[in-house]
Amino acid sequence: MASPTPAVRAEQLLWDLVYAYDDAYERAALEVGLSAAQACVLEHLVDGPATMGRLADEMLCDASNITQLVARLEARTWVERGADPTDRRVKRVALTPAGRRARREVHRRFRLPADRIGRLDPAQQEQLAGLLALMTDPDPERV
Amino acid sequence: MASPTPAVRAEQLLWDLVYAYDDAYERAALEVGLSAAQACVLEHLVDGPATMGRLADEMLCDASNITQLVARLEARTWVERGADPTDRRVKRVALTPAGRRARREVHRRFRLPADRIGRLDPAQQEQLAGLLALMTDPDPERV
DNA sequence: TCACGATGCTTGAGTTGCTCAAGCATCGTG
DNA sequence: CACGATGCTTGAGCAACTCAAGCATCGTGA
Repeated sequence: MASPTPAVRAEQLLWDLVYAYDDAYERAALEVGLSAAQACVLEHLVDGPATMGRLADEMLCDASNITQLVARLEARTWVERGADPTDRRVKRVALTPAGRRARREVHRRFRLPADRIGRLDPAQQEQLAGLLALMTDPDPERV
Repeated sequence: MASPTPAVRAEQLLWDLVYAYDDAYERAALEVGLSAAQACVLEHLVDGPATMGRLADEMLCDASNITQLVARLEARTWVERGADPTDRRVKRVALTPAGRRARREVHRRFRLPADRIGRLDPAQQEQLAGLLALMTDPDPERV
């Protein structure tokens, strides 16, 4: 077989990596008693409380989905729903200490990225970060 | 704030990329009328038929899940379930022409990897493929 | 000021993806 | 040829999701 171009090889390798990444994340969450989606919510709250709407935007899903996700998280005391002082329609969702611990624990068990990146030497890590920055940076869509 | 190490930056960028990747794949599939899981099944059949059990292994899920997934795909004539000539317990699942077209169409719409990799020049693509190869290559687990 | 559209969230109904436990048919082997 | 192992399906049940409707609150223009 002809050897594929670097671009095609990179595409295949990226697919494999994403596959492994998703699986590892789900496993890590599961070990802590969370679903991947729930862990993802905790992740989005780590830098401070957020409104339901903001979570829905960030997680690219319907607001009603967040309602249920947060309800389940709240039932397990990983998250608290509070009122917004300036707008009574808005709910502010915040991590509880237990939620913070759970999220930390998911991170601790989610070894895959650190492991994989750790296989590279510092110069290669620098290279990778540079390449990913070029790739991740979204094209300017606005005028 | 102190600037994070390359490893930490790479980890963050990788997270973002995986997030975008998953979302883009699901969207691409949805546009063709498939769920991500269904598209994934078609993907696994592209190099030829597979048994239900093999699909379950590759997709890291229970066999009964594959039963239902394949049933839905079959109902829409994207795959066919045939008998194995040498073992009557085994079902061989194969893409139909329509299934092959659908899978192709998902790929056509799933622009993200090619787009992102396409932002790199050939030398960078080569670099990326090399780094990903180092990362993806699983540690030898067998003796 | 107050009616009314917009905004933020929830509820209810319905689908899919998934798991586990059980069950059925077939296979291979002692 | 009996019996455990293998391959798949069925049924029950949950989580994650979407859409449509509904409720409360907000902000604004007449």
